[in-house]
Amino acid sequence: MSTESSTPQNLSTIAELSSHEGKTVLLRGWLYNLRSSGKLLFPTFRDGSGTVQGIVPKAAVSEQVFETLKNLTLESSVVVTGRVRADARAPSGFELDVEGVEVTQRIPDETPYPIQLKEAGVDFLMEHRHLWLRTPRQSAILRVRATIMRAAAEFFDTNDFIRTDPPILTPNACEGTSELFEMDYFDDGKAYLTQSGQLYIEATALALGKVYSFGPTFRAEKSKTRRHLTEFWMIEPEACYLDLDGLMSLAEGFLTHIVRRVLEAHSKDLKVIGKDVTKLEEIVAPGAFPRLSYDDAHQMLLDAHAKGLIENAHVYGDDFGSPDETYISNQFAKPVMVHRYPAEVKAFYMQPDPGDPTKALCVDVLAPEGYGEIIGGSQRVDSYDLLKSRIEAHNLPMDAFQWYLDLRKYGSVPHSGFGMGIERCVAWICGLDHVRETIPFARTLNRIYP
RNA sequence: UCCUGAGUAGCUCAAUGGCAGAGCAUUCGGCUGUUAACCGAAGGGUUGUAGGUUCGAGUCCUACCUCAGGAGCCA
Repeated sequence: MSTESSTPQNLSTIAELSSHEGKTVLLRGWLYNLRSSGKLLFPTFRDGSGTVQGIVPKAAVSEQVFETLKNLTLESSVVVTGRVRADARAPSGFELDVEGVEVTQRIPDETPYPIQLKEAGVDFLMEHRHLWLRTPRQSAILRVRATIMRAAAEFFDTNDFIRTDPPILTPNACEGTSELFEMDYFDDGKAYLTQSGQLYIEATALALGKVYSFGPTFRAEKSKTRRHLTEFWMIEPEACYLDLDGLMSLAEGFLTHIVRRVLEAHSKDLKVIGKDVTKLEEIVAPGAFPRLSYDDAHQMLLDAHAKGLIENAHVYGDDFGSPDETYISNQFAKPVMVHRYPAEVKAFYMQPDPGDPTKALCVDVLAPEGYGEIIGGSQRVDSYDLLKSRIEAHNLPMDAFQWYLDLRKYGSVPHSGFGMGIERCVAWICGLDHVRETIPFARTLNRIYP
């Protein structure tokens, strides 16, 4: 094995090959697949940016190069030189006439690469996630994820939100609902991994005006579905003097920006992933996201039940179940914003609707195509007395919330914020069956290896 | 926590209660345009674990383990 400190002049990535047509380039990659036809080899190389097929006629190269490639094992690392040639037979439009090859590491015959190109089961792939990442589809998903994360941060950065990341180790539950991961914290008793940075960014919002946080969050819920991870990334904006309508407009602009950025940069990746791009183009097409009150959504579900389209009749006052959310979102091409849920089924910190105090000024954004809730947000209670009585009513430890109450004691203002789970957003935009493919190493109920 | 389903070769899966099989992968051989190439050959098994029924269990019964999908809860 050798390393090169200087960058060779003709170094290229596979993604950039089209700009080097007719020239000899140097690729650093891995052997992705190898086919042969007697004295003609077809090695396919990958380098993280894409794949390209090499052509190796026995008569055109040295015997050493031909024999090396003929006996090379899959996923061995190689440095290849070759001439870029346009060819209509190639899926990408280009092929590489191989001239030379240097094997960085040859995988021994006795220990072949465990993942084959053919189908494999979920259990096997997740056990080999560290290698599964090398497949074109998984690489494409991670590239789209990176763009979504960049676009999400960029949206708030360019709209004058200050990034203020909250602590990951917290002394108590923020909402008192979800199960938390617990750990010992020296002699101070227990600490918990954060399930949301919301309460903390309310504090930084009152310091800086408009803020956001972006980081990992943890939920020890025993949820075992295609939408749940125990560790996931959340981006949360919080802004002073922002009301519920303003919050919904913010969420709409935010999602539109993300989808636009993905469409700009990833048509090739989306094709590899198998996502129907026209569905995304509808998101950025002119027209507002539909806004649906809880009451209207309830009526929609009753109508659907009457027509036999959903199994269970929705009970007024209850939260929506997963099948309910799927039905609602399927009625629209764009994400739908359901607002003003009954206060009783929502968190203690949500501001009551002045027009109907039994309702909370909150919004859930449901992604299209049945991907469910990707954003949850609300206007926050800004009255000290009301917040205190809510904490009492929810049987939450008053001591732990003293600092949070201080935010209402000293210069309280109306303010709102939401949180978006990055993995659900990636799953929706890429059209994936499960969020486990949206993050390099998914943490789920039954799996913490590798 | 509850409901449902699945565990057989390295991987994906077959096998009416009656000889343990195929494709891919691996190894060897063939092929100058293959696109998860193709053709020929070889090696490869404690059928998740423990018990039970039976002349006979991969198959039926019981318990347990593991994984998956869903419900609830959530982003």
